[in-house]
Amino acid sequence: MLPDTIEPRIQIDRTRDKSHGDLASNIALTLAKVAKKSPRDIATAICAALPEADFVERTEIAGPGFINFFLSGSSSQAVIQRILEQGANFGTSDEGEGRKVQVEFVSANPTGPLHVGHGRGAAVGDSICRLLAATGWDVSSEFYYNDAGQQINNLALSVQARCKGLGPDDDSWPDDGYRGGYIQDIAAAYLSGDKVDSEDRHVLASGDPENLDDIREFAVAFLRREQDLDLKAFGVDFDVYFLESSLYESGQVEATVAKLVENGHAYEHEGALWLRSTDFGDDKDRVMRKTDGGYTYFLPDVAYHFNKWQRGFVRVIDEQGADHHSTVTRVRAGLQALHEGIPEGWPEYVLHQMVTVMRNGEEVKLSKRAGNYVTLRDLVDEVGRDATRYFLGARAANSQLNFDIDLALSKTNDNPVYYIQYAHARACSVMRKMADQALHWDQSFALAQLEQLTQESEKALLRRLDRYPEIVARAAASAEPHMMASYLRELAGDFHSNYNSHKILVDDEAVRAARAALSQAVKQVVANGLALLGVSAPESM
RNA sequence: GGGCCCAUAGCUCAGCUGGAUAGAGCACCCGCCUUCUAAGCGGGUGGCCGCAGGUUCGAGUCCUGCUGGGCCCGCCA
Repeated sequence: MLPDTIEPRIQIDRTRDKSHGDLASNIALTLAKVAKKSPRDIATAICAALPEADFVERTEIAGPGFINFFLSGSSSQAVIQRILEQGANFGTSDEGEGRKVQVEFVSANPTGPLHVGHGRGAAVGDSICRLLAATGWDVSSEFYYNDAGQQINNLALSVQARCKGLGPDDDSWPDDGYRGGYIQDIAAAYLSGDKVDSEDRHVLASGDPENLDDIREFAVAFLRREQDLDLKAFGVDFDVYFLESSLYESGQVEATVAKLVENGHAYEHEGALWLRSTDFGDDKDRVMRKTDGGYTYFLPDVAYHFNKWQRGFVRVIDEQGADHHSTVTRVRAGLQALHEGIPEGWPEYVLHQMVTVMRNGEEVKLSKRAGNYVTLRDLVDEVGRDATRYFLGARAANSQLNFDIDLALSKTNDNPVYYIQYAHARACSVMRKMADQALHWDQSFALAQLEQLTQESEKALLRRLDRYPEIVARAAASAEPHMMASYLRELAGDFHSNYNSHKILVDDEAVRAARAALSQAVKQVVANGLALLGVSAPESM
């Protein structure tokens, strides 16, 4: 029937519509042209030649020539046993084979409180870490910041001005000073000799308004602590805090320049040192060393990423705001110019677009503490950690995000966070009720009753549960945690729907056990999925 | 002017790597609590998937060109 020279690529996919069975193959359609037969004839021949299998109940030819496979009841019910046995590990895999991956995110400089954009980066970046860990990667999370540049100097000058009683509207206020109310807080703490502990530094204020170095050190520690507190309240922490200044102290910046010059990719022009980044796909060459002898930010960026490479990360993901997208080509070009065998697409970037915060249909722009932007703390304080994490993590990163405060605060089914958490709480509630009524619960007995799950809404739930490991794998591979949020919304929908149509605690012991087992499986998967998003799974609401 | 991202129901968004009649929530209309939490469920109204070409047996999905919106284009980070 077919020329024996061809080697067809056999493709079997999940179906989108349950009337098409569980799995479907388009093989007959792809072979139709070369076989010079109609797709339906080919499909018929293939079906006739298929061996019998326990897990396939029947096959069907449909539409233009799809072969649909209907799996047997027992094979689809088996997922419950896998879930209950594997528990919190259900859905994990060893895809990463223990390889080292680094995820860098937030990386805010210590010049002010974290804003909503940092929150989005934190939600997305942290979920990526959790997804990678769940798929067998050896994950290291990292926060990179500059504690020594001109911005930090401006910060110190601003705090000093506040120490001397000046305000942002005074004539002698520093030109590029920070005007937010938090500067006043730092000044007050500094003057009263406070001690500050952050994740990566500890400083006691001298209280001397004339000592700019002391002020600088204190202000950085103070703001680092603020950021740590905000991130902690958000459920996010880091394995490594990396200082830009360390790249200078260790000579890595100098070494990087020397390497680029040695490799012939640098040239002097008008008193500055340039990298010929156009050799590596950039649209123009970039200055590395300014005429004043200082380096542009881009050079430490290259040195920093080379440092990551030397630390042995086969995969690095940088999560940043999309306003930094121009660094992507630049950093990769610099790394290529080092001739160190770094792959062209290394590191990977996940760039998130802007966040707009909405209240009563209007954009919110101001914060009392920070001045001209909405802080992460404002949001977490108002709508809570779970809702904030969910909303900031539930959208594809490369789409702009509307954060609707009214929706996040809503405690109805409008709000997907509560909707999903409620599914978990309901499942817990059923088990509590079971105990209250002194009904017998025996997991192994229940697992032997699964053939009782014959309702359409139960089968839909089984199909949904079966997909979970695949969702974890794909979300991790593409670094797109929002896929998990969508999945959980759908799973919760299937659960609530089934819950309303079929009572779990019925008199029939076998049916009751089977339904309770299904409910327990849903509870487990909801908990696992929410954990990957950094959202809690409450036992009651 | 150049680069990156986006465009799907009135609104907010999914769409599983090219498959079969395009999905969900909100909003609007109609129903469901003496029964495991109504923070829930069922039904209905509502779409030239921005526009125009192209590739393919097949395109919301891939390619090209437009249009509209966001971000970025410094010897700032």
